[in-house]
Amino acid sequence: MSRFEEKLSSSPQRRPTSTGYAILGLLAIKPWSTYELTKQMQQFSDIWPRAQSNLYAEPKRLVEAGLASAETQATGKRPRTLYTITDRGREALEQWLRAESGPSHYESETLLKVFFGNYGTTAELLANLREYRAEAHQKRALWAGVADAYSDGTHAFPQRAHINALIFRWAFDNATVNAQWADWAIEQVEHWPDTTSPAGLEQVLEIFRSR
Amino acid sequence: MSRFEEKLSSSPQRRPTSTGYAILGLLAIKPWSTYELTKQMQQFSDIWPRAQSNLYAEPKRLVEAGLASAETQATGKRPRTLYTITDRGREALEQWLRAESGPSHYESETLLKVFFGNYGTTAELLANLREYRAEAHQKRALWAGVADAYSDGTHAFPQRAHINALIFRWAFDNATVNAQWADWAIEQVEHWPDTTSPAGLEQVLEIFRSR
DNA sequence: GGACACATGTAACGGGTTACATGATTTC
DNA sequence: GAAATCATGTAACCCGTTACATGTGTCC
Repeated sequence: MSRFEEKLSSSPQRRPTSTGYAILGLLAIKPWSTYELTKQMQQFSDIWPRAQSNLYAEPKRLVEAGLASAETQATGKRPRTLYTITDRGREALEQWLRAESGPSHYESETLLKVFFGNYGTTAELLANLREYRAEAHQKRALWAGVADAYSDGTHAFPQRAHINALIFRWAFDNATVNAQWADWAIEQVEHWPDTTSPAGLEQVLEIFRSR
Repeated sequence: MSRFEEKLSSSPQRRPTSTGYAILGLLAIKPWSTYELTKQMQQFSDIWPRAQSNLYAEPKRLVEAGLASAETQATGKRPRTLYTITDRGREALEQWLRAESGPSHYESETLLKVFFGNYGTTAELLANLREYRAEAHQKRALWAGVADAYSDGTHAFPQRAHINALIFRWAFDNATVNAQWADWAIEQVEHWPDTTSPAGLEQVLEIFRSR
């Protein structure tokens, strides 16, 4: 394709991002409005978190790529856009499942502060560890709610129970170890005289050995 | 400050990002060249991962904010920049440790594919779970190496042993549960007739109940 | 002296963020 | 009928990414 044609073409035909495929996956369940999509994305915000506003741009790209179609409706004088997956969209989704994945990422400003905790007081370090523990407990509670919904049959997607059970197990176990780790770390730091030296070198080496 | 002065001022005086503070934390240990900084960032890439190229822009912003100073040196005809933390930089770092943190984030394209695994075959789902397991094992091996370095006294930062032990414990435990989870999930899926239905509803509910 | 890894950067682009805006619906 | 909440979107900005470029030691 010549440079000239490239300029004229309205679709640069870029492959969707993982966020695009995430939305495509939701559309494979049923058609949604953008607002509903933002709600549904929260279902798996622990493994693919995205800001709400980004989810208005992404479906438009899917439509441009022919993987979804948009239908403009109206509630009063307010317009809304309902998105539906196309056949090509389903194909693309299935192909994506077979493709190589990018690496997983974790990032935590709180843990970063723990890593540089030696530049502050033990009180500050403990505060950060407690914050981390609180975060973990919140996640646990959230997923316990999901488990309850499935247990008493009130979850919106019973046909996805087996899949969601896998993800639930992952999220809940992770939150649990993080909470336990924070408890352990707090216990450790409480025995430190200050942040630049441990209670004892031997104990530290023991940590590295036990695994 | 008036709009006029803002325009004239060369420094829009934006607060550093967390990445900026991460670099500031490294500079608190000792001065580094940018290339060395990119190497050191790998130390905590599990809790704050950033691409190498971004780490060339960030120190410049620190200098502009007066938190670090830059010294241009030369190796042959190649220039290199050595960064040093300033007193104001140390203050900023300590203040950051006391400040509120943003939420932690995890994202995994592989787990996202597991979440939408019902749109593919069990073979594909298993492949993704194995990929996830492999990632976890790799992390475990990597951190085991760090632990070994501390055990035999060859680690570059012995004075940070107690802090690094905390982070090690976190990373290693997380990698371990993720590997165990993947084993468990593979075992589960191997008993499924297909990806749209589990081996038995009762077993699925049991997963949600056990916690 | 060619190959190859190490060291040091720049350019361009876009996905994702925060912030803002405002129409509908429910609550009391 | 005021307030709060739900629903639907736009605008602007920038951090982080991928891709590229090139100098410098080292190995054989």
